[in-house]
Amino acid sequence: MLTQTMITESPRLADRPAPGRPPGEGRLLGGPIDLMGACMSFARNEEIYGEGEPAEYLYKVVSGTVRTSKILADGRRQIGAFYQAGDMFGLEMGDEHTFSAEAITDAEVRVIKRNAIAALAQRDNDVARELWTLTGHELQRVQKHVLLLIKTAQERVVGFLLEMAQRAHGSNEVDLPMSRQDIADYLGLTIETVSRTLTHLATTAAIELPTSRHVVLRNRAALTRLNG
Amino acid sequence: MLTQTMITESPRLADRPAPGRPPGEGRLLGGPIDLMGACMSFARNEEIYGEGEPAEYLYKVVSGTVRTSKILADGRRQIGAFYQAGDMFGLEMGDEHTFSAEAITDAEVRVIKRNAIAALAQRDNDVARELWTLTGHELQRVQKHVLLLIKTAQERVVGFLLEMAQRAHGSNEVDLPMSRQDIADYLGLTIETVSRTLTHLATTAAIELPTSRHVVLRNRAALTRLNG
DNA sequence: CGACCATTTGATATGGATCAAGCGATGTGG
DNA sequence: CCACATCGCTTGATCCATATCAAATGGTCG
Repeated sequence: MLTQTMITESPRLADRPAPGRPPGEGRLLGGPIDLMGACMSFARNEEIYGEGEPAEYLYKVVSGTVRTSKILADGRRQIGAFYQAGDMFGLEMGDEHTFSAEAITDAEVRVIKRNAIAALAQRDNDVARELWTLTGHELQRVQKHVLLLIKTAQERVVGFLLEMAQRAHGSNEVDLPMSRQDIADYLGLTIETVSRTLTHLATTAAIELPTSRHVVLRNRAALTRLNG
Repeated sequence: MLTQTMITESPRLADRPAPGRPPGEGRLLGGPIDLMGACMSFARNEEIYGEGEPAEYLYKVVSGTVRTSKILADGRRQIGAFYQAGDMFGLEMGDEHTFSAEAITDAEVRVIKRNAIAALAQRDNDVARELWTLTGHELQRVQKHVLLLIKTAQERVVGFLLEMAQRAHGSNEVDLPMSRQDIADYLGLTIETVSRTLTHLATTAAIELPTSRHVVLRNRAALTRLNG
């Protein structure tokens, strides 16, 4: 129960050239919060914020994929979630980030000052409601994550694939922007187990693996069954 | 990865004599929501609401302990949380309960109509904020739960004990109102593993087990270390 | 082409599940 | 009030899923 990722890199940031004005604006319908903030770019593997840093901003993915993660005392890493275009992340109840966030691919992220939102929510019920809804969705997501973590390795991997497919508007063609290590740390498994399980699913024709980062779901019925 | 609790009993309820007026009122300081609702009593093992039922109420534990749980397709049970005096539960984003709730011990629960709160929150920012805060705390709780579930059996059990101790205002004397099966289903372990781990902790003098439902934390330092 | 990194594959070890008793409390009926 | 059934918990023996250790393969970038 050790090893997993022992951290590789993570370019320091936070102090960076001031963010410019919103380029890719208005993506994904949403409330007033969608109209706020500036857009920033992050390179693959760049840290967006670190665990324990003051949570000054709220973030929305414009393009690319972001992961949140936490390094445990003994070096194990747990991934909290993967965020893709349209997803918001970084909202905290306290004033510190309890996870860190890194760009998995090159990514554009809209960055919104927390106290700006707080001020707005004070006066505007819709904004307040939007924040609550966001928190509620996160809660549901994490609850599903708990249900994944009590299952067998195969069920976890299948659950993950179905989750990714669902996000890709239900398509059977799923792109995996994250590494096997990321998947493993999300599912509480080792990289080897993830790899073997995928290979096995391919062998049994439930999925196809044209490349290691691209999955085709071939037999939904079988996958749904394997999902437990 | 099967067995675990196959459900035992669960007296139907919902349709019950109309709840009376609040007897034990005003426990635990809180916002406006604390002043609302009627008090109901539930017997040990009685169901408070079922998975999939319309979420018409919000609940607050006055006395006793409540668990929320979910039965998976194959019969496995996952416990979402244990709630004790002062804790609120049953708040849902959708309009159905995603878990069921049962009284672990005889319990008194304050029951507040959801649409009453919703109406209030519409006008009163403090109420709205209180709902958001509640959701946020649940989120933090579930996130901690995820971190528990990726650990070893011993770490999970120790983490659970420390969590229970913390709730008992940090005392070293911890009462466990729930069965070994409940603990196992909360931690994603079997009853045997929970039992063995507790025995082992007692053997190594980290804890004492005067009775199976009462634990004394003897060596916090050791426990904290074992917590990972 | 060669170095590096991600992924796969293979061999072995092990933590926790499973199967199976045993034991101590609690409660019930005789 | 005691005998017995029941229930929750513990303990023991064995098995198996997944981790661990190790190496080969393949893809990418200089």
